[in-house]
Amino acid sequence: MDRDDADSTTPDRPRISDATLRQFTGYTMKRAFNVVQADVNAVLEEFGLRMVTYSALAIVGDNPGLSQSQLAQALAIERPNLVVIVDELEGRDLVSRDRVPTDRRTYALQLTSEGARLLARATEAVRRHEARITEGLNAEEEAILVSALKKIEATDIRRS
Amino acid sequence: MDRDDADSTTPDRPRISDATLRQFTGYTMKRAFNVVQADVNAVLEEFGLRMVTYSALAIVGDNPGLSQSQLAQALAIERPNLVVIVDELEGRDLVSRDRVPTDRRTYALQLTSEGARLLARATEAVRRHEARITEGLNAEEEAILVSALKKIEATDIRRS
DNA sequence: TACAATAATTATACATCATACCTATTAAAC
DNA sequence: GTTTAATAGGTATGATGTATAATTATTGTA
Repeated sequence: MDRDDADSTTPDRPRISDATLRQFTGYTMKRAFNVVQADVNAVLEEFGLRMVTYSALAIVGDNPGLSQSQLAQALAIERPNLVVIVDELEGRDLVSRDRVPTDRRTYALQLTSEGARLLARATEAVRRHEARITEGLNAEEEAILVSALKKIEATDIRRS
Repeated sequence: MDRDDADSTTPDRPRISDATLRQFTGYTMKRAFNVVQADVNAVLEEFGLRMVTYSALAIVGDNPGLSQSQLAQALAIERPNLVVIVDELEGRDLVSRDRVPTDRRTYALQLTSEGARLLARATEAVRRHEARITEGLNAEEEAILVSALKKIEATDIRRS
């Protein structure tokens, strides 16, 4: 994946073609998303966060008091795997597990004040990352990009 | 009769909001790509292929005689991990490792006739999958989608 | 000839992700 | 009211994906 400026020192390196795959929008989506993912992970690393943990903070922030099951569904990850994520966030005092009086099985998740502060800072950094990533797009292109992606997302057959 | 759909049987299930994340195009990319990936994997499973193994076949088909290192780079995976993939494809007689007389370190990869046949059939199936996924988009939307994704891909900072 | 670099490989460690199973609590059935 | 089913959270575990270090064979270079 390194571009070839075919400088004189390098031996002949015939460009590898991905023509067959490039006919597929899905392939281009994957290539583009790989770039986004690498960049956003680098950004979040400065806050000690990964994509999942940042997303978890954002969802909890938008839905204070939600249960772990609801959070798992929103993040599209399995319940057992969510436990360790919440463990981590709780251990760092970013999220609190509060008992619910009406149903003592469930926890109500909430951001701590430190969690809210970290989320705000990280969100600002992600916004700058987004601006970098989409700097080549004008407003109309980005609007169509987003709406097209949403239409693709809506073709999902699964979903209980 | 009553307000909205809140039908009497279901307990109150307040919709979970992902408003904070939805401000990011990258998040919508991930959600859309998850749908694409699930669908294409289901399609490829019928051929005993995964996304990597299908992509490997396609790249080898487009670049007969390329080396494993070149293939690894094209697929953006590490060399050691590619070995087992080629092992698998070679074991199924879809790809051949041919020795190169001018450089006895490298293998020249090629599709076998069976590999070419399977690639052609799988590609047809993936094409049908793509049609399903993008059926809600008109030609202009899809063109802008692809060009926007390519611009995002081109913002990649890495690449030696 | 000695030394560095490359291609393929092996071994390994780690993160991710899914499944099966368990406890407690609640809701439903009888 | 007791039994039964369903749900929330959790533990343990296995499969898979992915990255790194080190090894062998070969090639290129000082």
